[in-house]
Formats: sequence, C-alpha cells, structure tokens
Amino acid sequence: MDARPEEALQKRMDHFKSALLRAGVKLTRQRLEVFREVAGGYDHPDAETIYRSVRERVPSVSLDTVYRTLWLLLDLGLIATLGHPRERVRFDGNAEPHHHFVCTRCGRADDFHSEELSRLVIPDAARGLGRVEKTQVEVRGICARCLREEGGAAAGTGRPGRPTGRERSR
Amino acid sequence: MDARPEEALQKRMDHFKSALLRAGVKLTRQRLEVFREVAGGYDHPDAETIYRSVRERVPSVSLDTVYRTLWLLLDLGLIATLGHPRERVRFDGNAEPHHHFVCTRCGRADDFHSEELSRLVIPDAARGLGRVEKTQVEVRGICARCLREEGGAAAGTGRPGRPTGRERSR
DNA sequence: GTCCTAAGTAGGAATCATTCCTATTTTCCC
DNA sequence: GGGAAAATAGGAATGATTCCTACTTAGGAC
Repeated sequence: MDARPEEALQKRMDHFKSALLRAGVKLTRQRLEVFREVAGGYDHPDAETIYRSVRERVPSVSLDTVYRTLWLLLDLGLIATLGHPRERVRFDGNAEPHHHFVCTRCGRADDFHSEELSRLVIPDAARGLGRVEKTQVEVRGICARCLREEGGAAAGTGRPGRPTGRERSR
Repeated sequence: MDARPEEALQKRMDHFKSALLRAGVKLTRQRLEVFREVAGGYDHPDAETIYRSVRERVPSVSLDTVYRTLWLLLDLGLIATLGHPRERVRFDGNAEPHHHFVCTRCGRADDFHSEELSRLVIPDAARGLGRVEKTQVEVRGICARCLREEGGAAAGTGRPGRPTGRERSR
C-alpha cells in the first residue's frame, strides 16, 4: 500500500491522539483505524477504499462513520483532501496562464497572475512521473470576505469549517 | 459577472469556432452559448449556473447538453476545470509539505517533494486575496502508466480523454 | 470498579450532481 | 434542398455523500 515507516507512523498516531484530546473529541476504535489508514501510506484513497480497509479490522463500521470521521480529521487539520471537498465541478474559461487562491472556508476560488510563478522550474521528481502539460500553483487559505465576516461576528473558533457546497450564492 | 473585455472575448469566440471545425465537431447554438458563458468572465461557474444563464438565451436547452458540452470543451482544451473533474473526494494523509502530479487521463495523483517549490514566494497578488495557509503546486499531465498504455495501443488521438472516475482500479 | 450522560455509531432512507437512454431535431456536405 | 451523421431534450437512472433515529460506548464523577 505504499507503506510509511513504522516509527514515523507511530509518531503520527501519538499526534493524532493528543489532537483529539485537545479538541475534546472522543477517541474511538473507528477513528483510530480510519486515521491509521489515511496516515499510514502515501496514496490518496477515497472514502470507499478506506471503508473497505477499516472493515477488515472493525467489521461493523459503517460508511457514514468513515465519512464523518474523515471530515472531522480534516477539520482538525490532521489530513487533507485532494482537490476541493464536497463541491460540484466548476469550470475555468481563463485562457491565460494563472493561478488560484482557494478559500478553504467558502470554496471561492480567485485567479491571480504572477510572472515568477508562471516561470516555475519543474523539478525532476515531478518530471519523472509523466509528461507535464501544465503547472498551477494553488494557494489555500481564508479569503478576504470570510475574514471580514469572521472578524465581525464572534471571531469564530479559529478552526476552519468545511465548505458544504450548498451555500453557493447565486 | 466579472466581464472580460469585448475584443478579447471576440478573439476567443473565433478560436472556439476554428477549434470545433478542426476537430470535426458541429457548431451548434448551444455550444456557442455555453462557451461564451464560461469564456466571457473571470469567475468559476458550476454547470447549474451555466445552465441557468444559457437558458435565458436558449430556453429549451437541457442540463445534460450543458454537461456534454462542457466535457467536450474540456477535451478540446478550450476550458479547464477547477480541481479534478468527476472524481469522488480523495484523502491525503501526508503531513510533510509536498506537491502533486495529477494525471489528466486517469486521475491518478502522485506526491513529489521539492525544496525549491516548498520555498515559493507567494506574490502580493495572492496575498491580498486573503490569509494564506498553505501553498501547493499542481503539475498536470499524463502519468507514466497512461503513456505506456497509449504507446502500446494505437498511440491514441493525442487529445486526452476525460477521466470518468469509474475506472478506479482498487 | 461502577454509573451516567453526552457523544458516537450503524444502517437504511434521502439528496443531489451527474450521466444514460431514446425518440426527435439539426448541422453540414453535395 | 435532401440525407446521413451528429446533437439535442427530457426524463429516468446512478452513485457518492449525507441525514435520521434508535442503540451503544467512552470517559469523567463517584
């Protein structure tokens, strides 16, 4: 499965446990196994794959629990997603080279331009993986609009919420 | 709608028409309007939003046509998607800073590391859009595995197919 | 160690974006 | 203008993800 060295994983499991504790979230067998599955390798499994693996150790686990746990781990910053979670596809008609600032709170994506970034040297490590066609930088963070709302109202928890994809404005 | 200057759009419409012609694909009112909608602005609309806008000019258009057209335009390289089209969410448990090589054919995403890329200077243009939390480089292209298959069998059309998300191996 | 209660879970039903199916229209080459 | 191939509309189907509700468990208080 592209396994991560034992000791590195052990360290991450410890970090995982203390993060749950700090967040006041219960440590359950299910959460442990889901995290181990994602953190234990270098691949990028989908929820179904994780579900199947976890079920080998906890046969009664449900797919819903796997999803709930994954979003929890994401909120806690313990794992990340590839691409934008829980979003319908969006299209980009900008033909000029550009990059994206993606808001992890509301999902908004703004274009920005940068001479330097567009001239990036692609390292051999990437070049060896296939035929490169395009390179884009994705900057993630909280967009100005969300910062403003957060500042105005109660200043939030400091931990970003997961965009639901349903709060799309127009 | 974040409108693009008229003359720039006109140039893109011409390019659109000749691209369809070159690909031996028929020019229909629906395709014209869908393309205009995506290429005409700087935002990143989803299919539903495009559907609603196009329906104002072509009331009988169907959502399916909008989707079919968008994937066609994507295949022709006339537009792009934000994130990875037609994929279930995938999770990334890699805690170290890393970047991704994403195969536009099969959807596979491989990690790679790069000291230089991890030290990227984020331009002011991006910094001004919000509070930056993380920066990742996404290299897109055809992965080694797909290149091999393509080379073995008939060498393909040269135009990348859209991953369906259903051909996931395991 | 036992008890209590909030938090977590299972499982099935519900949602919703996207795709498929099929009969009907259009485009474009002659 | 006429016909074959390609596109479209519309509704039904699919499949990932989420919601609902009754049942279980973790973990702090005793």
